[in-house]
Amino acid sequence: MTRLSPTARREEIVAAALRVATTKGLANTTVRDVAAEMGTSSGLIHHYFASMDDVLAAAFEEAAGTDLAKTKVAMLACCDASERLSTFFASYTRTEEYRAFQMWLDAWAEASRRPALGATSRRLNVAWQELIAATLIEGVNDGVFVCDDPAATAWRVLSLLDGLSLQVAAHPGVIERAVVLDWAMTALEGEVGRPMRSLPRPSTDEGRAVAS
Amino acid sequence: MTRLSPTARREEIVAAALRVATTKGLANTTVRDVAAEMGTSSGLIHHYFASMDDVLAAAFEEAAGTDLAKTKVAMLACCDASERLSTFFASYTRTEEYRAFQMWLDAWAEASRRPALGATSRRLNVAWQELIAATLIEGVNDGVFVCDDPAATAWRVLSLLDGLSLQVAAHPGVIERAVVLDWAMTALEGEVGRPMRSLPRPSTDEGRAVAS
DNA sequence: ACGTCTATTGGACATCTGCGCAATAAGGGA
DNA sequence: TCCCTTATTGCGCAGATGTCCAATAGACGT
Repeated sequence: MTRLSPTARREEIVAAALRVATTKGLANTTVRDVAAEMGTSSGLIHHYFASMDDVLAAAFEEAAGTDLAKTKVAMLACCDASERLSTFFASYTRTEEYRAFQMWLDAWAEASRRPALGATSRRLNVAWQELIAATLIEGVNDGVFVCDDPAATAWRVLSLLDGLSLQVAAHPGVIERAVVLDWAMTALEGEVGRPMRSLPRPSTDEGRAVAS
Repeated sequence: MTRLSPTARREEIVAAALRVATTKGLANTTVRDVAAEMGTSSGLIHHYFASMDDVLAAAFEEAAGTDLAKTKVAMLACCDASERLSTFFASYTRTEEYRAFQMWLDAWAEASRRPALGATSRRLNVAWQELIAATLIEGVNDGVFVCDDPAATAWRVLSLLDGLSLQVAAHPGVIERAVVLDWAMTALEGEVGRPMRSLPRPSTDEGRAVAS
């Protein structure tokens, strides 16, 4: 293979690992899979990463971190906290997200067995919660939300979304994908003292726009 | 090893697999682990189970099914729907549950890779949801709850509990174990039209009583 | 043109995995 | 007591896995 600069090669390894993990799941991604995906030798991966744990952690960081950044950008385009949260829900319940959600399932399950992946999973999960909490506080300051404990509400909202998405990803057909967004927003309305169905329900297409 | 009857040996295999899975996690439990735990040969396991997938599914069924049965018994001892739900929450957030929760994480992650385990996980998850839904309907009929869609509320309550418990199990310290019960009950109060903190908060000891 | 640095190779190594199978032995019925 | 069923053994097989390492080759400065 053509000799690349360390930074370029590192990025390529992470990208390849992510591509494999998206298909086979994080837990099933092996050194040889990643090497084959790049068309290089397997020894090369260990020249850049001390262990497979580190590779998976970097790949997961790339996936979940990029999603988080995209969601933040989409939320910034909104004019108030209500719309921002609607946009958040929309991007979280996108069709492609459910395909990528297997990665979160693997990360949570492997967290106790792979230290680096566990640390990354923890950090990103907290980052998602903080994004919700910040938006809730903003809404309270603007007078559109009523919320005693934004941090707690943020954890509840995120955990509800995770719990529902988990069913969609792990047990297809048990919960219809389409209702997750509606159910989660209904719960949020109860949390922030808004009447039922008062928050704008984004269409699926709005969600797709975030993905590109 | 002493020759056992097929049913007795089958049960022993499941029990041994469960013991190993509790320690190492479902995803990390191997044929040889189970054989070593019983003090027998590995070939014996395949004499009773066609594949490791079936062993893990049976072990998981034993674990989650027993928990479900115990919880049902504890709920039956209560005199109304409010107390029943409080008892449900208490048994779900017991200290030992968090140790056993790794098994659910593994089951969800492995569901797409191991058909038998996936089917079992799905069936038990639905059973837990139905237990909540039935109690909600009972509460509505008794006039203590207001709930438009008990099935949807049940999925929300269960998913919230799963999402929060997941954080406790996968990312220790991110959420304090003690607040999960309180947060989940607060959310439930919003769902069923009860004023905040009106549902009885069970003590941790009540939860422990369910375990024995 | 030469030498040095290091990206890259390709395979060795030890270990683990699920599964299958021929041989063994235990136990119950006749 | 003998025999037949079958529970149990113990190892083999084929493949996978993470990690390591000596050898190779490509790029860059002098």
